[in-house]
Amino acid sequence: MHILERSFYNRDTVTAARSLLGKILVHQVDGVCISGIIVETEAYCGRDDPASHAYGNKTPRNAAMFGDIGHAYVYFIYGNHFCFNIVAKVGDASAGAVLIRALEPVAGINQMQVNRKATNPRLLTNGPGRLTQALGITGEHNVVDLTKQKTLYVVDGTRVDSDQVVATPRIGIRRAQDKLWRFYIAGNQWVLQK
DNA sequence: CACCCGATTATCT
DNA sequence: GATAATCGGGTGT
Repeated sequence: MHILERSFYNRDTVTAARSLLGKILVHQVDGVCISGIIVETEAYCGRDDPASHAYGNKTPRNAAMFGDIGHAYVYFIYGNHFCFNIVAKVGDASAGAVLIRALEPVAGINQMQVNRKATNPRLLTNGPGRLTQALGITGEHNVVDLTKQKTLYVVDGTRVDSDQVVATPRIGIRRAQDKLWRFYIAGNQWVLQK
């Protein structure tokens, strides 16, 4: 298994969101490896996407979405939670990122339970705010390069056939409901059901 | 500087 | 299934 290189993220944001399913997100902290298979994602495009933070002007908060591909975009929401995104876009798009919404736990489940102060394995990583807490991802990781450093990165995982991928409207937003830019692996137990 | 509200979650009933 | 908690960014005055 090798770390996904930068060229992997050099594609249309929506395509990148589909392609990230089955990949493994890894965080090494204090010698402990915490990881999970990406099973649910959402694509947020730039100026053309009314639901995106990058709709409109570039601001200090959303700057990462306009930055280099293969970097993290982490933001704080609802006064409580961090959400983790990966910047991915083709050259001519000014902004775009993929929100990671759910993981299937692989390694470091013990540490996840400590980080989350929860024991039920089902509630560790099914949800964007839950998985960042489980992996110990915070605002400090905003704009971190996921292809260069060795503590937070993405590696190749299981192959996911396109007929296993389900597309739906994105969760928790009002605008652009007609865009089917939420993707998840069909039947996966860690996908948050509405 | 005040106001509004969100890419959510936990904790009730 | 309904709702409170919680707070920083964005916008307009």
